[in-house]
Amino acid sequence: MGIQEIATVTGLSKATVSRALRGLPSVAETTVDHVRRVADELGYVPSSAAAGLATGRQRAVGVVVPVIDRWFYAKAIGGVDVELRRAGYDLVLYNLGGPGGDRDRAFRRSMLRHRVDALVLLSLVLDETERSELELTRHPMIVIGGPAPGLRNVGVDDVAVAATAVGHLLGLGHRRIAYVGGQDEAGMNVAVPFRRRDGFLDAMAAAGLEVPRSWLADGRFSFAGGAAAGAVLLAESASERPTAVFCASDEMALGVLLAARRLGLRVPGELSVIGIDGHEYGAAVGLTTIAQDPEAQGRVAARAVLAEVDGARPGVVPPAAATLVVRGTTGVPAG
Amino acid sequence: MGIQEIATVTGLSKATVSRALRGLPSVAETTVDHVRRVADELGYVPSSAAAGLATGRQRAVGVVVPVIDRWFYAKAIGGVDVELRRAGYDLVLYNLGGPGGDRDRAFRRSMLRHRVDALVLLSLVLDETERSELELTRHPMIVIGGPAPGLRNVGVDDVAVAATAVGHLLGLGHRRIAYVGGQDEAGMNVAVPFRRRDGFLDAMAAAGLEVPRSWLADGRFSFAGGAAAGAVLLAESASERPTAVFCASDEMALGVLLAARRLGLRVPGELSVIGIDGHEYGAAVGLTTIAQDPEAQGRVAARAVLAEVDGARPGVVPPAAATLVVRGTTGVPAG
DNA sequence: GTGAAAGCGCTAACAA
DNA sequence: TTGTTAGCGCTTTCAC
Repeated sequence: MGIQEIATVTGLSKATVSRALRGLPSVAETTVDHVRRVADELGYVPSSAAAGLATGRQRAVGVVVPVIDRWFYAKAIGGVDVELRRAGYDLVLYNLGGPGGDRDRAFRRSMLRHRVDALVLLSLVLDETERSELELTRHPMIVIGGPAPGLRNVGVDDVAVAATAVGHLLGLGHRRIAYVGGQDEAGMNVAVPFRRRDGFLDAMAAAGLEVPRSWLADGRFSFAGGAAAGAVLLAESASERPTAVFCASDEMALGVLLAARRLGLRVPGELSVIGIDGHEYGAAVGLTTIAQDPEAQGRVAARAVLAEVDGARPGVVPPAAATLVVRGTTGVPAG
Repeated sequence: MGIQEIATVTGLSKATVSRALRGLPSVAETTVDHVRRVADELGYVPSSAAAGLATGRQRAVGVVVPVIDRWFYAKAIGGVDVELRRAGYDLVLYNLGGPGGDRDRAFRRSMLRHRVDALVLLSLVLDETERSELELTRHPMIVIGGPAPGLRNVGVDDVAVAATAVGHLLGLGHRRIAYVGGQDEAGMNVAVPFRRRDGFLDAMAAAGLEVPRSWLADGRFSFAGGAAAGAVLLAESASERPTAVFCASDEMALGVLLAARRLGLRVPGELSVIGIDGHEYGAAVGLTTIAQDPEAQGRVAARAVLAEVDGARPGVVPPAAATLVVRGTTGVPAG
């Protein structure tokens, strides 16, 4: 049940069958029809391995993620997938498995096996060894979310996003603004949290506002972490605590909201909260946020590497969109 | 930069190099060392296509999901991935892309391309055509979550899970219990919601309790859907509304909780809520639930197909664990 | 518009 | 322990 069988049944040569099956020009229409029909009848299933060997193209791209079970990554993978499917490419997933997974082996063993024609890296920072090993394969590469030295990057401008958030809060009259961010031990690009925090600090400084160290809280980029950070941040008396909290992710913002509720704080009366992401849950609870579209970012990244695989020069990728979505959790500070 | 180069450099034959590289026995240790070193120096990268062609084994398994950005699927993929990586297999992801994605093409074009040695299907029901096309490839297959005719299945016993939940509520003294379930249009196995609902109904009937039709609400298996269903369910007066709600997923339970809060209902005083899953968010808000472990299910599924690929007979897979986790959202009904 | 033949990079008998 | 020899199933010149 290879191309050969079809050839013998139709009385054609393997070459012609191959051409017909791939829809190449310069094959008689009748021939194409015939070949297709016979292929169907025989239940022909092409072998990507053979095609890959012959052409050097695997028609597959690798997507490398720190972990999968995170809103951003899952959405981005979905976006990449859409474009790959459209182009007839398969998606092979390389999950680094968080801090626990032994990255090294994953890298060497699989990613370098010529199984894919290109790589999309999600929020990854590679060390020197990893970088050079990957470069070795000469594959087109791009990273989503967070700049990586020497690689093309698609993602929002984190500094600008932070500035937008602060601007919104400032505009409402807030002056006492705290930040919840921190490192995501699950492996998010370390640059992202820093850039958001710096963007926050810069914007505050530009407004002549000082931020006490204790107002730079660590929410570990998770719901539970946000709740914990919020509990600490909001424990003090009304005059001592912030009137607004800017969270570097919606999940943390949701956590802060939970903490506020537990403390009986009215939102947005006594506390305003703004996040980043555009998480579905945020919409449901009315969370104000700077929404980004990881799926779109995934699509853009996929198109970029696909183009490169097809020989295009690695064009410049513009920053991804991020839009302020004002909902119910931000308002004018009380008093 | 293939096996050939290494052969010429070392003065050995391709065969020996191949053996050495794969760590086969009956190769002199010195030879192995030499080959390995030269391979490293040359920056040798094996070609999975060539190996696959020669052996007929791709060292990859496909994972088919309705959508990726769902708690259960993401976790399960992670579990599958762990085992695959351990076995040196790659994971190729087939995302059906929900109701929008054109399933047909996805199926025929990719999954059948001999790119993988086995398939793990997540919560999928296949129609006849799909089934027969897949069978055609003679690949080991298994489905996670929800029974599928003619295929091995790993997952919790949904009927038993529902009975456990109802039992918990009954034990607390509840008699007026509503159910939030419904179809997940994103493509969850249609059987799962039905089995949970039937399990609920059966358990209620066994306790001599009747459930009004309006207390079988549709939460679309999402947070927002749960909130909407909850809003309707809880809108009536205290004597008319249920004292407890059993949700077929934690996400919906979270939504119901939100609805309850918006209506000012005390939990668990005026309303008890129990879910299914063991979602992280549930833990943070203190949601009582029947926890399952999709990652473990993924691991089990992966091991099962891997064993089959290695020639083992398709053994029986026992039902996955599901454990009642009592937290703060369920309690004795007021009054 | 179609065919013949070489070869992609590796593995697997079978010898030696 | 190592080498020789065929392929695996497809694509791709180069002829016809």
